[in-house]
Formats: sequence, C-alpha cells, structure tokens
Amino acid sequence: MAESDYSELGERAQHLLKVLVQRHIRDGQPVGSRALTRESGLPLSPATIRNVMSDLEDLGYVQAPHTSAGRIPTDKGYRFFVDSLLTVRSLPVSDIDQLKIRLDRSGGAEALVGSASNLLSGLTRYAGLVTLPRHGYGAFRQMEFMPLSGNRVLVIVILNEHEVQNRVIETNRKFSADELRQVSNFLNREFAGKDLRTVRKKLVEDIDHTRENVNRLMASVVEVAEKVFVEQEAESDFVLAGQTNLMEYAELANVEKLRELFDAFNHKRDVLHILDQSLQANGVQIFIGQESGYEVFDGCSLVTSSYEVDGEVLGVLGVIGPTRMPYDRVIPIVDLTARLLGEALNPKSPLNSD
Amino acid sequence: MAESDYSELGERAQHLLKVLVQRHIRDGQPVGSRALTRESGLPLSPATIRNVMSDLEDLGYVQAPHTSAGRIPTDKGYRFFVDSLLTVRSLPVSDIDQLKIRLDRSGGAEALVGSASNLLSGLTRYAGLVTLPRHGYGAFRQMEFMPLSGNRVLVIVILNEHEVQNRVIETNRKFSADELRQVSNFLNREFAGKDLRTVRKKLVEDIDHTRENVNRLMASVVEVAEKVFVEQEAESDFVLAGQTNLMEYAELANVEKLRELFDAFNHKRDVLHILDQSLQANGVQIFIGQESGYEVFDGCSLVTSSYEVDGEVLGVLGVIGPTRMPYDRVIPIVDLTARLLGEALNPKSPLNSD
DNA sequence: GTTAGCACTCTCATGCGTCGAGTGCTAATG
DNA sequence: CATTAGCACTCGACGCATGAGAGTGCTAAC
Repeated sequence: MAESDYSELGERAQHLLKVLVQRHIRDGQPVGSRALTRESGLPLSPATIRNVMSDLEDLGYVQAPHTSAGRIPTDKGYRFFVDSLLTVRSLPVSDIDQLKIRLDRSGGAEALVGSASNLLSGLTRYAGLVTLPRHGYGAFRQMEFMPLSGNRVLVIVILNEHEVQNRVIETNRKFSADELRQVSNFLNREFAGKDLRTVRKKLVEDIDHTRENVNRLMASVVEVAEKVFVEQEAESDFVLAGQTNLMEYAELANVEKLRELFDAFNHKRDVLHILDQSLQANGVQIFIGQESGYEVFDGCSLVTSSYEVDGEVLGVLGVIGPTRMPYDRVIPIVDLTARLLGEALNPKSPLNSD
Repeated sequence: MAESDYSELGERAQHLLKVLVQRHIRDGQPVGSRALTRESGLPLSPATIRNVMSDLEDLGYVQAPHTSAGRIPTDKGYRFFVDSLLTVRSLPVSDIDQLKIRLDRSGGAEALVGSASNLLSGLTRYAGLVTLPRHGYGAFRQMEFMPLSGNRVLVIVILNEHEVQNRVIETNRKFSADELRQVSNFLNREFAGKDLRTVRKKLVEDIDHTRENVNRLMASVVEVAEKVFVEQEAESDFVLAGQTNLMEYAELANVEKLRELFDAFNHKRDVLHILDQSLQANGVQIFIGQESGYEVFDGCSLVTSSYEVDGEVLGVLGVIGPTRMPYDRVIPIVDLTARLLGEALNPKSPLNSD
C-alpha cells in the first residue's frame, strides 16, 4: 500500500488513529490493540496493530499512560484528527429546533448574546462563551444631551432600538437646555444614521460657519460618541455560561485544575486573547490543549467561530470543554449558533421586526 | 458549681464547648478529651471531659465522626458558639486600612458594590457578596422620555451625578416627542429631588384625583413612571466575588458539593432569599449550615450585614465560606465593610465630593 | 463528682499476593 | 518483508491482613 498522503502517516496508520481517537472520545479509556483489531474493520492481528501503535507513539500522536495500558491520543493526535480525519455529523433536527426557537430575540444585543451562550452550554454540556458584538459600523441613530450640575453634560447615544449608552462629559462652560436641544437637533438632522467618520469630517469642515462655543461642544460630543464606540471595541468582553458543567468531566475533576480554569474565566484576559485569534479567521476554529499558549487550558479544547452581520465580523462565540470532546457534534452546534446569532443581530433580517 | 445560666448547659460545659469549637476552627480535626484537658485550663482529667462530651453529644452540640475519634461541633454547636460564647476580636489596623483605602469610591454605585465584594473576598479568602443598593431612598434628579419606533419609549432616569439608568418600555399607544416633553416637564417640575416613595404615593393619589379632567396622557405618565420605579426595585441582584476561593477548603473540596454551591450562586434565587432575611435585621447576622433552609448550604456559613445610608437599609453584604470559619475575624470585617459601603454611598458624606 | 484503668472500636497506612489488561520482543510464517 | 503467534514482562487495581495510634465508654475506686 503506497502512501496516498503527503503526511508522515500511512493510510492504515491514519485509519487506526481515527478509530483510536473516536473510541477514546467515546469511553475515555486507553485503547488497546485488541480493541482496535475488533473495531478498525481491518484484517489485522493485535500484534500488527501494536507495531503501528509503536510508530504512532514515536511520532507523537499517541501515548501510553503506563507500560501495560492502551494508548490515548496526544494533543498532536487530536490536532491531526480534527484537521484530517474528522467527518462532521449533521445536526439532529431536535438540536436545530432548540437553537432556532430558544434563541431569545426579544431583548437587546446583550440579552441575545446571553441567550446564545446559554444555548451553547446547554446543548453541549460544556461552558459556552460569546463575546459582545462590536459596533463596528459606527453609526448612531440619535443623540440627546441633558444638562447636569456645573459644566457637566449627560450625553445619550441611541444606537438602535435596544442599545442605549450614556456618558457624562465635562464641558468648558455651562450650556442651557435650549442650547443643548439645538445641538442635538442639528446633529440628529444632519448626521443620524451616518457613519461616525463622515460626521467628524463634516464637522471639521463646518467649523468656521458655526458659532465658536457651540462648535466646541459639538467637537467634544463627537469625541464622546467616538469614545462610546471605541470603548465598546476595547471593552471587549464575553458572556460565559454553564461553567459549572465543566465540573462533570473526569479529566478536569481535580479541584486544583478547575480552580485555575475558573480563575482564568474571571480574569478574562487570557480567554479574550484566544478568542481574538479566532476573530480573524472565519469558519469554525479549534484550539486543542496548550496550543493556545496558555498552560491553564491544558486538557481543554475550545471550539470557536466568529459571527458576522452583513459580512462584517462582530464577535466570537464558542464552547470550552475537555479535549476529549465529540467534535463531530460540537462543531456544527457552534457553527449554527454563530450563524443564527449573526442573523438575529442583523437589523435588516426579515426575522427582526424592527 | 451551680448553673449560672438559664440554658441547658452548665458553665463548665459551655467553656469546654467554646474551647472545642475554637480548636476545631483552628485545625479542622476532631478534638479529643486529652487535647481538651490540656487546652481548657480546667483542672480536669480526660475521663471527666469525656463525660461532659457525652452529655454535649446527647444534647446535640457535638458529634463524633466515628467511635474512636474526638468530637466536632454540630451546626447547633456552632450556633451556640456564635450566639453565646464568641468574643469578637478587634480588626488589625492593616485590614482596616485596606478596607478604607481600597474601597473604590470613584465610580458609581455598581463599581462601589463590586469593589466591596472584592474586598470582602480578598480579606476573608471566602466568597464575597453584596446586593445592589435599592434606590428607594433617594431622589431622582431628572427624568426624560424619548420616542422610539412603534409604541416604544426610552425612559432615562438621572439619579445623581454618577447614576443614569435607562429603560425601553412598551406603552399602550404612541406618544409624540412633544407629548413626552410635556410629561417630563410635569414630572420634573413636581417631583424632581423628591423621595421616590413619596413620588409614587403622590402619583397614586393623583391618579384618583385627576382621573376625569386631566387628559389621558397624565394617566399614562403615572403608568410609565410606575413601571420604571417598580422595575428598579424588583431588579434585586447581587455581585459575587472570589467564588473560586471556596475551592481551597477541604470541607467543600468534593466537586459534587462545589458544583451545587456554584449553581446556587448562578441561579441567585436561593442566595437572594437568604440575603433578604438579613435585610430586616440590623447588625451582623450569621446563617449556619442548613439553618437557612437550603440544603445546598450544608457545611457553609453566611456572615451578613445590611448596609444603610442615613439610617435606611439599602442592601446586604457578606461572605460565604465553610461553617468552620474564624468568626471572630470575619464578623468585624463584614461589619466594617457594611459601614464603609454605606458611608461611601451617602451623597451627603464629607468624603464624597459631589 | 471525679478519676484511673482497661477493653474496645475505628481509621489509616503498609505490605502482600493475585488478577487482568496490554505491551514489547522474538521467532515462525505465507 | 510484512504479518502473526507466542510468551515473558510490567503495571495498576483490588482485596485482605496486619499493626499502630487515637480516643472512647464503662466500671470500680477515690
């Protein structure tokens, strides 16, 4: 049998690795040569299998916990499995329905994201995570100002039907309610719905035509608006659901390990860094074990996908669970959730009665 | 020695119970009769102690894990300990300083509450929890309404310099911007700065008074305002910090138990119910084990205190940890945190440069 | 009421032998 | 030359006995 693949692994070895990983995913036990002869479907004796296993071990795809146990896949083994050997199942209708029905579209983006996270964790029984969507398009719908005491002004930015942000800014002088009303009228008339960059350019052009002080206000208003968007971008955050699910899995069952993991969730930094990597790529991405560069995630895998609205990537979602995970089931769940979330976030979608 | 106490326990038994609990809190082991003779300071032989222990066991204050182990306190034993035997230490200056300095007063109420929760968990190495303050006390400064599409109206409630809340509400008919302006003018003129409860009472009175002659709008005003207030009040929630700290403690170290506990934190309902009980009482309250009525908290204790501004209770804070907990240290921490939080929340406080 | 003495109980750690699973190696085989 | 049967070997899991240590309850004496 000639090697039909460029890889270092022959076809037979690949097939055996596939069976081994599948079996190990199923029951979590080390897989012995006898079991493989039975399940591989190949007409090979255990002894032959052992030779192949020995090769696989030398190449780093599998390892033996101790001398007289079967083999379990290494991270490298899992990596090869998901990259080359995995055949993704199509999702059972019941799951698809669950996702479609139970995704809560009634609230704002935050509620939506929370709901998606819950669904992910519920369907997979792992921890679900979804980053909050960036408001990359940078358009506001309406802006209002309200005078506070002193020189402070409350700026309210209405992004869409559900999202409202507010900030208190310090201006260089006191503005009356009337003045502020004028400003907001002007801004809303001229710029509502426009991209923020356009707004700023236009304002800079107009700067001579308008009275000095009001202009200043507008400038700082635009600054604030920008801050709102930038902050949204920077303040990237994610919603975690079902982290306690992870306590069910034997491979993570020692308290030490779990604590590290939970702490990582709380600090968010490391998790966000990994999720960021997924932001660029499109489609489902898989991080196995320490591949991500973080020791904490040893023994864990992340299955992620970016989600997008109108072709623009707004965020990432996914699940985190033990590396020993039924990828063929988890991948389509993550994939579909990402698509549904993107759709639900799209104000133009026919499903959204905006 | 005559019984100098009305309780079922003689003085000597009480003293021995106290020493036993203290020792058990210190090292977590069952306490034997020999250890007690040594540490009690009483001129008694182990045999005598054993007799007393036997009595204490019959009465349910202590129990023996097995025949030939020492005794450990039961929940009832702990209860008696904290009620009658405990002498609270005064807090080391370093802790007081930590609390005073590290309580973050720069942000709004939410930031403050988060900071308090962190401090609680940091100082005790248990989980800290703080409910968000009810806004029932204060005055709202200003209210504004903004029409959105359909029957939706954006309601903005400015509570103080830092707190601005907004809600999107669904009204029974469409309001024009002018109508809404009238409404907010009316509300601000009549009620700005008034206590929210007064406002509500006044509004309810007005609804009878003016039902006939004033237009439909006014009725809607009442309804709208009511909705905002009610939602504010109902949204009782707490901020949890350092839950992973709990994974350090041996008595909670099995994953099963921890999971139940964490799930309880997530669902919030049970925890909130217990915290509510503490809302009535003033001063530090202690819930030991299942006293609270929830099985989940077996093996755990909550030390809570309500916090108040100007004599009005706004919320509850506390820590949750294993029942085997150095109460003499934890109690003053909770107590002081509650007082500091109340002070930091008080807009009239000289510390707050409002 | 208190105490010394003693038999008893229970946990925990240790060591030992056995079993089962699975391996690596070697020599035989088609 | 790849494949296979056979076999000795290794390792973890389990059950069992054993002994030490800690602490108790009971009884009889003080």
